[in-house]
Amino acid sequence: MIPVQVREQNPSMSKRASRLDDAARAGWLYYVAGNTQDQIAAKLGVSRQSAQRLVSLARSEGLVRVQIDHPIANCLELSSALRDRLGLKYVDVTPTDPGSDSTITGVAEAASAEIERWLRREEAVIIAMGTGRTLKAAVELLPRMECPQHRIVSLTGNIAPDGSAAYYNVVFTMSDSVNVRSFPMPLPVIATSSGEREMLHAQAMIRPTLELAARADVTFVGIGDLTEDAPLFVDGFITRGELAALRSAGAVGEIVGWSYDAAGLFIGDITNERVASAPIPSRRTSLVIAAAKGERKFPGIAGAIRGGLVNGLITDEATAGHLLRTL
Amino acid sequence: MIPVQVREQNPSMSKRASRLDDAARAGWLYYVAGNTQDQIAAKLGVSRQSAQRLVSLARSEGLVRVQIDHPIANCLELSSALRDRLGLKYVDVTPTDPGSDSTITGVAEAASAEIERWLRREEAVIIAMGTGRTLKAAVELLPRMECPQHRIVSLTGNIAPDGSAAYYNVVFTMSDSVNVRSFPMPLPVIATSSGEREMLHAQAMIRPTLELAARADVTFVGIGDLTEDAPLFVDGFITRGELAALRSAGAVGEIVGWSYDAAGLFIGDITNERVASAPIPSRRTSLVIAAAKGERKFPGIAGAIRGGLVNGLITDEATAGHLLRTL
DNA sequence: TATGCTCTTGGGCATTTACTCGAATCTTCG
DNA sequence: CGAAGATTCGAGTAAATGCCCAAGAGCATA
Repeated sequence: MIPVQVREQNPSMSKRASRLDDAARAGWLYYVAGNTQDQIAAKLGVSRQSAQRLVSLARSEGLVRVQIDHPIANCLELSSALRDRLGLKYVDVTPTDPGSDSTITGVAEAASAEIERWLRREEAVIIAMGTGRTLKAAVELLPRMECPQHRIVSLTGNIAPDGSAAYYNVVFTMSDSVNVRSFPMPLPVIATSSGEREMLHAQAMIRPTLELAARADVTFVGIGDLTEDAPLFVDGFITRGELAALRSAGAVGEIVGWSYDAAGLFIGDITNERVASAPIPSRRTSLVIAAAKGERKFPGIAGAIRGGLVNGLITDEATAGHLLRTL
Repeated sequence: MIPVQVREQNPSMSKRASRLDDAARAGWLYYVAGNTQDQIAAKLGVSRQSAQRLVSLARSEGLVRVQIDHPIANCLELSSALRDRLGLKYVDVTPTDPGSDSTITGVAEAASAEIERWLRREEAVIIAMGTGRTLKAAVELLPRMECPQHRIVSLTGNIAPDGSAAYYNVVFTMSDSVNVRSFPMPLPVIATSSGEREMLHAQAMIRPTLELAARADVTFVGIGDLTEDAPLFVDGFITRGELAALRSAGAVGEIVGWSYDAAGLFIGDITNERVASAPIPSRRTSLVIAAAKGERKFPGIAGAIRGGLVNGLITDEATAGHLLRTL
């Protein structure tokens, strides 16, 4: 037996990093080499419980990446049906986890994988990012990577109504793990008036970012529902009254703040005039991929597709089946 | 709770495929969605034991791909030291699993990942493949993928001494999962005489393959030891007497059949004259990556590096440490 | 149709893993 | 230097997983 490797504490190495290091090692021994946690404990010279904690930490920190390498037949059928029937350019359908009510599991992983594929490209591309919980989760799943050749541009402002950083703006999250040139939008998400919106957009620092967004090669957006718990309302971007007004005007969903009805037409005169986001990049020149699933979002997803607001979709089996039945 | 999805048996779907399908689904629910096997059993409508079998099948069939997304510090240090001190162009060091005597765990995964990276390239490349247990395992870990733009060429013949297909020739294994143009070598691995070797290589069908090999962009080879249990001998390519003669002539390792000594110089006059393999592609024009680890192979790996037979290396921590101490 | 063979199924049980809780240790700040 | 607070540790235990075995189903052949 090879002697246990002594892992000296390099003083320059922060404790946290060294712990993650051990976690990575434990995770490797567990998931790749197939050791039991007892064996890992012996090899790393810690207690079994500590080994368990390291393995668990490796998972929760996202050090362990698992993907299933098999075209699950039903998902494939659904995605090609969606592609053909609805004229979408890109569709990915992940298995549904029946009984789990998570609105992101699966879709986040698939979106992350697709973002990663774009980032891995050697030729420079412009990637525009929307906002929302799903995208946030997807971006957090990205591995550490170097891709200085690309540019990431945010479609939405990053200032919440209370002046803090908008939590679900994903460009900064992305910078945590991916080294890429990023172009956030130092704006509020929703301006106080359409006049203010115009003024903000006219700023010298904002113009180039807006122009960059318009030239995006690929765009990832989430779709927000406009039910009672609409994220726009929950996060404080619109008032309860505005939500009610939008709903009675027929709004069924929103993309980067823009609300639209079941036909995918934008709702006038309530909040859309004040949304400070960049326009959704042209579906003729950009692949605009929506990542969304779940019953609450059915109308929003369907509307976005009907109106041609997006030309790509990442969703789950159940949602895909619903879309095929209703569209 | 969403009702359990009924998975009807499409008659056109083979039983085996449908089973793998379920395995993939179970694997997804387990590893990605984080279900317990009990929950999976309920959701798929099978017993818990069956669910366990499906999950286990998903792993053993290689449907589940796990990778650790963390630069383990020690491995990184070792690999950059190897790169700098030994002038190698590509080095990857994986964690050692102390106590496990597997000669491939870790290295196979890393080699597989690097092969995959080359296959994912959009521009067409020529990949030359050597032979051996490590490479075989690496190729078996490759996911299903489509890359008709590339060409894979075997450096070694695919006919064993008894006339059967040489088991550790990897080009056919690769075709199982990767759709790529492949160029095997319909030759014995070792000819009966140097004259026969010349005759075989002069064949019209062989020449283009040899020329293709010489133009490889990247080459993956294993390194065989020449201990008592040398793979060349165990697999019946050379006799016990020849092995003994090679050893007394100072041979410490072999690459695609060519034996060399501790300085990396080929051994003359014993078996090398009859090896029907293509030459190792030029290290000036091709990245020649050896995938090997383990105490038995220490001399062979060191010799190959000393002699410049390879300019890339995939190995483990323990071997990397040894190389740094002895070279 | 009967027979023998193989493959699959589910129960039981040993092993392995996850979680809880009190004790110990380390940090931080006065 | 010392105490409060936070974190980590290990023991114990509940839960989950992996494996073996006998029984049953499916299948080919006589």
